[in-house]
Amino acid sequence: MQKSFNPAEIEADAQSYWEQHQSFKATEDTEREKFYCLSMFPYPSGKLHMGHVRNYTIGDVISRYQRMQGKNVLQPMGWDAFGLPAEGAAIKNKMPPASWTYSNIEYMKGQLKQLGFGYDWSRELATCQPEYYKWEQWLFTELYRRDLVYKKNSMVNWDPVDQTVLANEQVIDGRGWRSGALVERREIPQWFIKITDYAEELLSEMDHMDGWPEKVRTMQRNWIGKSHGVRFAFPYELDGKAEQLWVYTTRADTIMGVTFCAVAAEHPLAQHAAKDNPELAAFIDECLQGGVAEADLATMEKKGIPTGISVTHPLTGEQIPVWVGNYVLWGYGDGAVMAVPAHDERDFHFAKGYDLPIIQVIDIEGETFSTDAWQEWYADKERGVCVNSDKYDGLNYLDAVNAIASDLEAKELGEKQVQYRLRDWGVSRQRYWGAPIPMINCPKCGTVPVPKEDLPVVLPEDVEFDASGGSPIKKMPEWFQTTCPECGGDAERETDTFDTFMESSWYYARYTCADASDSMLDQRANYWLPVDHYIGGIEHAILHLLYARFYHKLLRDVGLINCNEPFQRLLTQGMVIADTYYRMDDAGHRHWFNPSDVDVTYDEKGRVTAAKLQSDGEAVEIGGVEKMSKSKNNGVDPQEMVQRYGADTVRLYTMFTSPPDQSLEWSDEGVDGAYRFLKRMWALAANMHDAGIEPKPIAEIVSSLTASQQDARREIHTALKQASFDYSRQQFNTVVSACMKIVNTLYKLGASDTDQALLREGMGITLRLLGPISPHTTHYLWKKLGYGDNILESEWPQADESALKQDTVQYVVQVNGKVRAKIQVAADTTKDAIQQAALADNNVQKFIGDNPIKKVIVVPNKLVNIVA
RNA sequence: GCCCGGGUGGCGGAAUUGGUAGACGCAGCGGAUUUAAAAUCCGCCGGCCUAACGGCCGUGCCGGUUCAAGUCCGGCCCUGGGCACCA
Repeated sequence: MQKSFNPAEIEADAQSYWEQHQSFKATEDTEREKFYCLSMFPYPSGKLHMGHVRNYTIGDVISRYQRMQGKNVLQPMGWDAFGLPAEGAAIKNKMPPASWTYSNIEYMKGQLKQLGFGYDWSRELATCQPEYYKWEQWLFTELYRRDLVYKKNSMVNWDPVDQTVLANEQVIDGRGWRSGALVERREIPQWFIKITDYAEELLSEMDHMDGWPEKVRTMQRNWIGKSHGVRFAFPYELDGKAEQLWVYTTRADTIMGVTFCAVAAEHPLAQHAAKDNPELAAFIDECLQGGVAEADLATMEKKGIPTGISVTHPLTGEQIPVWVGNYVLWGYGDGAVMAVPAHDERDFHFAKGYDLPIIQVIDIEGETFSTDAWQEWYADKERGVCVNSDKYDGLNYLDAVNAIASDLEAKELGEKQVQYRLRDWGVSRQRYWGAPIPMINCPKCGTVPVPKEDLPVVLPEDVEFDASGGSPIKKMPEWFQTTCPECGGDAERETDTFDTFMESSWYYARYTCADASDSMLDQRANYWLPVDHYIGGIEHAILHLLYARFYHKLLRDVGLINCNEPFQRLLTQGMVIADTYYRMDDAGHRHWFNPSDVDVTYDEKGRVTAAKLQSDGEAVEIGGVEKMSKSKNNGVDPQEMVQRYGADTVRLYTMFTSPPDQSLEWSDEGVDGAYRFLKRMWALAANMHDAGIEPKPIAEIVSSLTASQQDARREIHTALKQASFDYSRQQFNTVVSACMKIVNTLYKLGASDTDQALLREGMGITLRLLGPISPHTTHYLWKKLGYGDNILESEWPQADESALKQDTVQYVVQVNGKVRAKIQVAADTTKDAIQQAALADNNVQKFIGDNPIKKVIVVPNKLVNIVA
């Protein structure tokens, strides 16, 4: 057998073996326990990045592990092929988004194959294929019939120069990325799906979703944001007509402290007041500048202006001035709020800024209220009681809310209401590269959904982009002019396309029956679903995962599937990060250098002393560790790594360096270390092979092991036990370290028959433990060393409990919680005898001194703590 | 601004979930092999004090609970992710 480890050769061999034997083709088999393992599919951006490699390695490790546990595993792969970057590339490269996308897919598919991922490629799909998006178009029309879809006005970022809608990502510091013009908020009609109808189920179901990380569940709960409050009205008169200003509050107990109301710039009341108030009109215009992203809105300086209109407090009858505030969001609730500056931090600062009255209506015993500065306790609803509130004085939060709500209800000016922060899902995009929304606007019949037999509405792929970035189909009458399915008259198609989350919300289900041509899903979906294990980036914790859960319930309610949730278990992987290096130019701009072009030197303690650019030998600045990105030029190309070290090393490194849910710091030296381990294992195997010894089975020699051989075997089985446990909890870094420990132990064995038998046992264990992680090398060695034909079909190793037993046990002896001695006692020693032995130790006695012994704690097989 | 994470040696991380802090690896140092280098193998490797035995300190900071805290509780600091049109 070859002495040197040659990954390129054995990896190609293993891959063609899997291909020939169709090792990963999954077939429905009700006799076997199924396991559906899914990694989030990639956007075909051009080539794989390390984040993909990490994600897909985790998924492949889980798939192969489950398969070796005997499960019927499905692991598919596909392409999230619609999206904004393809349009940018189209303008830049003067090629249609479709051809750019398809060529990226082809290249990236080759990369995935080189990495040895065990996918069932027969189920591959790309979301830009009409056979795929046809079904979500159909579902949308179905939802329209079920009254789960509606159209309403909604805000977008408008670039006044390019005359186009911008994504939040395309708004940089309030300006359009291409034109540099100040962005405006503009309302346009858009399609929505009623996810809020499912808010309660989406929320309550999460209580049972034990397979999801608690942090993701918490994030989703907060996103849905269920709150109990009171919706009520301030009556007022406008032009002699009785009107009502409606607001929602979770703090009805503070209603007696309202000193003003604030409405959003878009609110009808504000619009009305601005008619003969140029200052207000100017302010409203100002409010409409800037993007729609919530982070921008929430960090803006809080500004306002009075409308000159007053409303009547529904309980006190007082006149309350109404302001327009830039911090009040139109589209949340009623776009208006009651302001209680004494007990709401935002209102407090606003009132201080504009010299509005602040009236304390909540008090906590022992605290002193003052209007000088905001104090956290002002908002404490748990401990506070009402003051300055007439008949409500002395009531606690709950009693006050109940009393106030029923008083408002009696006046027919309000009632208790449950509200959600969650908003309906806006699915319209004014872009080209997406699935057309299957709706037709007929001047006679209004909105008419495209009938099933006319689906799909195919997006034309051969198009040209102009520099403004506007959608080509909006300028293609030959495409959008059509006839009305109902009256047959002239009509126009909807030219907006779907949000790409529409495609990524159901692909997991389509994989189960990717070739179904008569329906969206067929019975196979009920065999494979739910996905047993879903793996993807933490950045998808809310939006994608919530939309997919919602979609799943829609699919269930139209009768296509019969389970409630799509993803049984979820693993959110951390980011891949790397060092950054830069030089500052005279203008103060940073120029970033790729880590592979920089040499780093260390002092004798191993600390970094300097970094120099290889090309000129001059120093560069060290910029810290950041997420791999183009802008910081700190990306490492997986392709290059696979060529240099082989896929197994790259996979091993990514699994070993961090636990899957934490960020992974790239280090070239660390990759060397992973490579070194595989070479070390290879060398050991080559020696075993060439020695040609056929040792006796371990069972025959286990009774004749020497003490040191017993120690070696215990180390091997302890590591095996730990690794099996770590597989079950998906901590793969310690699985790898267990393999390293075993190999280190095996290196210390000699040439005797018994040592060789141990070696054979240990190598067999290591190969199977490492099999899911570095599949090519282990596939080769398993066969070459004669363990079997196909490691994927082998039996998972079990730790031998008898090997773990020890004759003597080490106890740590503490005096007052500090370690003072270590004693060795026979395994069957009684508690009393252990205590005696601990007290007999000289150093222990020294620290007890003359103090009386108050207490002795003995933790079996661990420690003795003497309290003196 | 709001929501959710994370801070352990020079570095990545481990500590079987309250019981010996630093497994495994990287970097570094020393040795073997070599004419030499690479590769490989072996050893050392938190800080301070000590000739040694050993001692003191140490898991972002301050405080608490406990026989015992990296782990639990309260407060603070730093740092990463998400915020609905990036995917």
